[in-house]
Amino acid sequence: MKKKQTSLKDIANELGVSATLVSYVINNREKEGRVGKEMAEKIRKTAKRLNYQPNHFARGLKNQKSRSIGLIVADISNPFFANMARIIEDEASKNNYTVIIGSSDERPEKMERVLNFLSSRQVDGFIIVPTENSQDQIRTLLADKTPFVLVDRRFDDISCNSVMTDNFLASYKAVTHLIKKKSRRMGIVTYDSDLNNHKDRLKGYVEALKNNKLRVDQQLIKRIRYNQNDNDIYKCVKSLVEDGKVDSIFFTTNTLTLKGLKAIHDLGLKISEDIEILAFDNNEVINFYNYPVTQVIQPIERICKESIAVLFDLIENSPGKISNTMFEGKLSR
Amino acid sequence: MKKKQTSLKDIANELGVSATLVSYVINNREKEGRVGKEMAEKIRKTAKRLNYQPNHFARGLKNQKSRSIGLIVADISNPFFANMARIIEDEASKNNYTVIIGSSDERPEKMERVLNFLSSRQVDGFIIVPTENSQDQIRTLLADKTPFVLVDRRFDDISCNSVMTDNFLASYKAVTHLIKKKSRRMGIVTYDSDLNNHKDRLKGYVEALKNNKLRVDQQLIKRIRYNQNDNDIYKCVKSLVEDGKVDSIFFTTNTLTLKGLKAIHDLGLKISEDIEILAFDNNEVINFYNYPVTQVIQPIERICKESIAVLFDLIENSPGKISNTMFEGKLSR
DNA sequence: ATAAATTGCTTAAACGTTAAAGCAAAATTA
DNA sequence: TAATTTTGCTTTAACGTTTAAGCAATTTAT
Repeated sequence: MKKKQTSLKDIANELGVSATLVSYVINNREKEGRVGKEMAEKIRKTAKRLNYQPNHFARGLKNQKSRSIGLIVADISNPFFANMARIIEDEASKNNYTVIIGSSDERPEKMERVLNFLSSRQVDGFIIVPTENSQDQIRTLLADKTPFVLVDRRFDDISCNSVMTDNFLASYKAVTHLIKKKSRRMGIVTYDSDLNNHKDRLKGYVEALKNNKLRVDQQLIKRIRYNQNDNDIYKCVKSLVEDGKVDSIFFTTNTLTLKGLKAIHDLGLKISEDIEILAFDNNEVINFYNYPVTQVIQPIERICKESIAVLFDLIENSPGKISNTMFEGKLSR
Repeated sequence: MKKKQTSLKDIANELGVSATLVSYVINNREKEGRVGKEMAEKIRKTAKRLNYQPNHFARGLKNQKSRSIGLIVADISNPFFANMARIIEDEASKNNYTVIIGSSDERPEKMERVLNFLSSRQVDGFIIVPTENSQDQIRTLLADKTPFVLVDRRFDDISCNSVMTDNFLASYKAVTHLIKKKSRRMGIVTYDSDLNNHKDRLKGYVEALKNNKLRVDQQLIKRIRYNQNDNDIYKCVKSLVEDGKVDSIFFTTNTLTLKGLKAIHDLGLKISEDIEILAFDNNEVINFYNYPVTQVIQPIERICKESIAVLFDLIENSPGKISNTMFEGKLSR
């Protein structure tokens, strides 16, 4: 049998006082409780001696607050999200909050399941990387007045708190940079998705070309479905290089980059000599070979810290103000 | 204001019955509660209509069970552990358990902090990847009769539940395999650590050499400290290749492999032609280039599922039996 | 026909915490 | 000196759930 932890009452009995008094001291509210100085001291000592730990359930029940938040990402085993999780967890822990993570697998039904599961655990709020087509779930949260913040992605037609990279700007700047360098004909490989982060990256590409008086050739815009097979990407790259005669390719996500680089390698092309590569996000393979790839680095830490700050503010002060924060991405070279 | 969720009492009032009755039905214990068939039906309907969700705090307070477990890993942003987390989370969720993750950063004090933090959240038990020198923390858990399972690593001098790969056997088999293939002189790069998984991998190497009548040359055993700089590994590899004249190198962890491959690449060596590589665990770089590397693949899924099964058994039945499970690793080629 | 068992429900208490209300005794004010 | 305020505490109730105990009314057994 696991031994029972000490309760307020245990301390109270030990000192022959009421539990209320102990409660005030434990919560550092002795002023409010008008607890005598000596008594406060005694209580503190006894609490330490008996190794008192507040009972989280009793507190939660009484206060209707769990001091825990739900984090919903696409897949926690994906390094990008694992990184986010780490930062958010550390930040939460500093504020004595606990994080419970769930993976949506980019499927709205799964996201809903996870939301419900975490709600049933009485989390105080959510940080959510929303999946495509999860507008309904988000609207439900809004209707229920559940505190939450979207990260990494948002929906143009839903007004709610969000924090992310300015994908349009990052993309625009990166593409412009490459054009300035030398690229005259750039292809892009992106996801066939309604998610605004993907759309903005594409928009940035298109605008940058236009503003630099380059023709936007629909042939050079390759859209890949999620869960495509790797061969699709190989075909895209091959077609861009051979038929499209591009001198550079922009891969708009980490996964696309990884598979794209593989295709380029398999096609026997030399990066920088034969072709320039622009990549959203960093990955291990780029680092490993010091590939001369221009990367857009997202400020993950800032994003996570800001989103958690917004969420805590929502939970603790519940102001009606909606904030949509966008941070600038950085170019790696 | 977030709207209040419906309680047992709400349902009870709606039907003009007592909360007790509703409780029995909600928990599918109508037999025990001797609830009439029709009433049970009515209650179920009303519960559904009002979208009743049990209050987790009240339950926890009453039952002294949170249906949540703590998972302590070295670093959740490390893909190996992120993978584990994903599997454990899915498995836990199936059983209506919640997982709270903490990173120890391979430091015993940090591990203790995380343990305390999670304990204060009333988790029912732990799955722990223990850091080096955390024996005291583990002994405290034992003394407190806290349910827990160690994964990936254990301490030879502490008797407690554990689940991991049979590191000795996996290492022994892999090294033997390479010897059988052609390797006559194998170097090993491992961590300078007391953790039994590392020690066992080294033991496996030594035993395999001995049993194949090869000399164990201390010069060929390179021990790296945690948080070494990458240059150390480069030096080790270089020394093995140039002074040691090895024809193969065994990297005993994922990280070592990654840095080792880089060194080999930088030294201009061709894997398989100039040197054979044996690696514990898989990594993205190996996959990317289809490097002809012999890998020991750990059965992560089995390990995670077993550890969670053992933990649940401990929590729900608390049998005195201690189990130390080891699964066989697989060779990739 | 009567005692015993079963059915269908209720009441009360408890889990550990917090918050409001209350109550003497001591200190301050007029 | 008497009225008022402050100090240092206690009591009570509540959060939502579960469990033991209890109590009629009905059914079954003898």
